[in-house]
Amino acid sequence: MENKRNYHTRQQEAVAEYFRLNPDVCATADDIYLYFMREKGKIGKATIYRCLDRMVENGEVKRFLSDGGDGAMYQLIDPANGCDRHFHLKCTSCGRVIHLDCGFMAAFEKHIVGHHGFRVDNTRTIIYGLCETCAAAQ
Amino acid sequence: MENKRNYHTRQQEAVAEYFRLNPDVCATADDIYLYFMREKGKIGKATIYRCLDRMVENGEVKRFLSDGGDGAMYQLIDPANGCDRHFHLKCTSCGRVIHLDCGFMAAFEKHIVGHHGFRVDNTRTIIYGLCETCAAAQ
DNA sequence: TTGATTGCAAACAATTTGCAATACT
DNA sequence: AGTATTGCAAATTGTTTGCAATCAA
Repeated sequence: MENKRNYHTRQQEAVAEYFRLNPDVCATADDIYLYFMREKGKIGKATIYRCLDRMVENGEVKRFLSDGGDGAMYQLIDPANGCDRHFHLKCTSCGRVIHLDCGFMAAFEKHIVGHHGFRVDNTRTIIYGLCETCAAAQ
Repeated sequence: MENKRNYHTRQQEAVAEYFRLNPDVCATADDIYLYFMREKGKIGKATIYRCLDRMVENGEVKRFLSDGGDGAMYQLIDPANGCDRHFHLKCTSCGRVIHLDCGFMAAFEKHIVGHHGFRVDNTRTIIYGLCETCAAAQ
């Protein structure tokens, strides 16, 4: 079924590169646009959006919406790093993302599915709060 | 300080009423707009947004961004119901929200702050996944 | 009367879309 | 050659803002 060939382009490669270089960062389409303009030359914004759509569809990148309302954020789903399995904590103050790979989480998910019949999707879920540093700074 | 009087209007009352009638629903500004038009007559959209802003500011309502990108969602923070304390699970298929008031969650938060130094903010956090019904239907 | 709130229309910002030009294989 | 991808500009969509009219106190 669905057999659409996949052409390899300069633009796509650059977007992939951006994520490779910034595996922990939540980037906006604009961040990537600016990266391209700075390092690689000109690009159309629509192209960025289309690349990102493709990557989200392929499960390479996760798309979510920031609290701020400044638009969507994209982040690499690094399977080598277990990003498809673990939770992400995001600090609402400094924006840092913590990858939560921890046995307790498995218990957490098991509890939720067992007691509440709810199957957590951790590729979509982001837990907001304050990281240690920012909490201390307050 | 800050002593801005608060006038009571037909429009504000209707928005509050909407939330009172739908304490569990995540509504868009447009949902509320349509509710008003249907039940109460005409209203400007800007007014809806301004009412909602006010309520968010007062901590009566929570604002968050849906996955779909269809815009912001608003939901009553019902203190009588502990919505300021417990987690919310949202089904990505049917949109239903489950209020998770459960001892395990306290343990969860304690674990995260203890082992990962992260202070969870459950007024902002929404856990996505599939509810029992939708999971069964697949 | 005083100041907050409304409604409209215009302004905005992020994203999407149509389509002809271009690049990949 | 044949088709996916790009770039531009125009169109959409959700939200915000300026301002005069209106309404609550």
